[in-house]
Amino acid sequence: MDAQATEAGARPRDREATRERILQAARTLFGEHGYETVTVRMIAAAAEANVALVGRYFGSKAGLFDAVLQGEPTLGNLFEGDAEALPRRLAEYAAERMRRPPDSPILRALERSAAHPEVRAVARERLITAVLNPIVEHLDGPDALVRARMATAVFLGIGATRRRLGPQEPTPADVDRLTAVFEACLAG
Amino acid sequence: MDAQATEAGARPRDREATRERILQAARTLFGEHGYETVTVRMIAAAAEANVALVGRYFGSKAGLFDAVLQGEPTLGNLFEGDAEALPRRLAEYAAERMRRPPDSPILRALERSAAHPEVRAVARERLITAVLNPIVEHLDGPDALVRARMATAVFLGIGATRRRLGPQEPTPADVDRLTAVFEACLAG
DNA sequence: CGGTGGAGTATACGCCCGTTTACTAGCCGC
DNA sequence: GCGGCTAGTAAACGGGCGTATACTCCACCG
Repeated sequence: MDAQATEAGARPRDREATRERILQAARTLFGEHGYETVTVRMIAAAAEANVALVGRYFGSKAGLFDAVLQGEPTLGNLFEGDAEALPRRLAEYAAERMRRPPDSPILRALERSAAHPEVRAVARERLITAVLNPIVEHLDGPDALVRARMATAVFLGIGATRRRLGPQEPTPADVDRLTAVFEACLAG
Repeated sequence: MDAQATEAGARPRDREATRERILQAARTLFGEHGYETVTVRMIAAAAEANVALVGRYFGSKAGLFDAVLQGEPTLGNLFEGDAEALPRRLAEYAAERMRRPPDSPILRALERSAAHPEVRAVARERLITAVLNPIVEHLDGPDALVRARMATAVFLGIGATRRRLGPQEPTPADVDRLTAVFEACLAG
């Protein structure tokens, strides 16, 4: 039932490696299924580690979730470059999100969020600092926040739709449409 | 803590009324907090009814959720009228969704969805029949489904953003922007 | 080679979930 | 007035959860 012990022996007792396996398993599972649905026993099983180690290394389930979120803080270089081409960069990124879930556990967590209040607070904070604020900084005008919020909504909606209706291969025309969408969102 | 028993006596034994109280409480709570977070004990308490009655009248928690979804099947007259003005009607509806949660528990459930697979299936079905398909029917062109899907994504995203960042009073300029967004989504 | 510290384990605890069962009590026809 | 149907109740059941504790066993050091 375990695929790791096939190497004709037990795994070496490596605290850091075990911790990393747990973290990685949590990253995947939390991102795919959300906070509440995933149990620490699932994570431990996926990481081929003991349940108690989750508590030992991360304090609690929420602590583990937090550690996952800490893992990959930025959205990449999406916001580098000139503001002119920002809508198209956003559109290309969003098109990629239509096609498949993001690698980043943060974005997945943000897309899915969770009903647990504590986790919601964390996800909210991340959404603001990692998505909304970077967009705002590229905008002028008094209602920059509202416009950035609308663009953020499109991001969230793309993820929500993919999760509910399955992935969708975007065509070049879709990227054009999405570019127009983001331009409409961000237009002063 | 109860406002009904103040009338110096017990409530009359009215099966239909009790059933309706439970249904109404479930409507509110499911819509506000999602499927998993809400417990049948919460619902029973809100309905001032016994927990066992939930099981008796609706079979199970999932059955109750299903009954809630059955309650309000349509999205209203959003899709009536000429296709020309559809983007603006969608925009006005979406603007309303920025401002406050929908009255319809269905849309709230669709916005929030749930991690439980059975509920997800129901929500997915509803999203398709109540939102996606009506939009598709108003579109021409080979990739009508993709375009409708994008508009659906905007809807979901608006709700997700409001839930995470709080309500936002839309300005007339926002409605214009949203109209442009939906036009961009639906453009052939 | 004996012992010691820490990685990993097995298991139990307390809690709350959805659900079920055995019961109580009010309304109806007779 | 009084059974009998039934709305409503109380309490428990089994299970899964997150967490805590006591333990085993291996590697390394003297």
